[in-house]
Amino acid sequence: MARKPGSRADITGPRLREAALRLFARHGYAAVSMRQIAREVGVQAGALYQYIDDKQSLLFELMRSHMEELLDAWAASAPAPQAALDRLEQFARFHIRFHAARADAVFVSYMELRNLEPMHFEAIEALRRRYETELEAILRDGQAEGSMSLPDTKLAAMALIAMLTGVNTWFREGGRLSREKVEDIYIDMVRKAVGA
Amino acid sequence: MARKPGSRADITGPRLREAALRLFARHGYAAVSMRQIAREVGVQAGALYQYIDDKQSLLFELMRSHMEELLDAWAASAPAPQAALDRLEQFARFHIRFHAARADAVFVSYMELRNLEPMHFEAIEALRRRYETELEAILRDGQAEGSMSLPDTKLAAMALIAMLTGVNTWFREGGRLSREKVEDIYIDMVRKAVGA
DNA sequence: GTCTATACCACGATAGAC
DNA sequence: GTCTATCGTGGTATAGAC
Repeated sequence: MARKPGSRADITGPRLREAALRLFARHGYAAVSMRQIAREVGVQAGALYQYIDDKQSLLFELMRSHMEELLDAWAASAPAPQAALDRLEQFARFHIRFHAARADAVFVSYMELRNLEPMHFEAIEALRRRYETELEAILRDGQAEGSMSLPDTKLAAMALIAMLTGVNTWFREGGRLSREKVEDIYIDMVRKAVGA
Repeated sequence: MARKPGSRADITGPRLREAALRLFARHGYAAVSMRQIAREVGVQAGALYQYIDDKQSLLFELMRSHMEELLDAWAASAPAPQAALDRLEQFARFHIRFHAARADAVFVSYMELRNLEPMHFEAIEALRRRYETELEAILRDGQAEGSMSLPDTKLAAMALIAMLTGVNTWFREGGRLSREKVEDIYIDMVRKAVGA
């Protein structure tokens, strides 16, 4: 198992991103060194700078692509026009499912906000707000339809997202409950919480 | 404004803890250096080691004391035996209030879990579970009384705590809504979510 | 494209003077 | 109790050979 010289740009790039995401999630951005990442990838630290400008840009790119995948995925599963309560259920299922499948990216995108430079922070925040607005629109429609009863749609949107995202702190595939069952339980609480 | 030599053990200790908590919350444990903390306290880095064994113990002590204050404060506001729904409301108000008043400690105690050594991590986790169990007991009683209708009390406890703790990510004293108003809105959603 | 080697700096922690 | 000085380590990032 000697070292492997030569060109492998096509695989080193993705591997760098995967390793960085996993290590950042596990130990935190500030606690992970470029040398550690390089070791996981199987190259020397210096070689990483062929793929990134610096450590900060690496973090930002990981978070930005996560948020954009989230928005794209939600847009792709976009509900046909239908009752707000059905759209709410769709949103909740989508949220739990998408987030459960990317625990590392979710964790990093939430925990490392404070390690972003101001401009990068603003860019990520804008994407996060766009997602929040998607849920808020559903709640506002439900309110208008009369199918929901909410004291404050903005707070409700934040409260529900916090609740749904919380699943990630404890859910593990293969535990006491299947993901579908967890979804069912949360949807029951979500529907009740909005006064359905 | 020259430097101030001499003995000030009584104030340096608390100041160290305050500065560390604020800096850890703002930048993260791994990103904050002992020198930075010392600068805030107004002493040299070496002087800090009169008060702590090492950086890791400092983090652990901050988290441990936060969790114990949380449990003590809840025990002190312990409800007289009463209807589960009233106890739930009391818990929710207590939770929002206590957490809003200590945003830094809450943030650190949640975000820096991964930077604890295994034994320290286990100790903090045990305290966190004790708190969770307090809410779970209320929900179980509500279920038994018939005043609540929950598919899974354990999940419900985690979901509600995630929702309530989420207030901290956006709530700022002096914003659009007073803390009391926020409490009212959340309690409305909490009561509905448990099927009251 | 990746390597080795290294510049340069900051880290946590300690020793010993005051 | 705090200071200055320092040890040993490891950080990010770059230079230049292959």
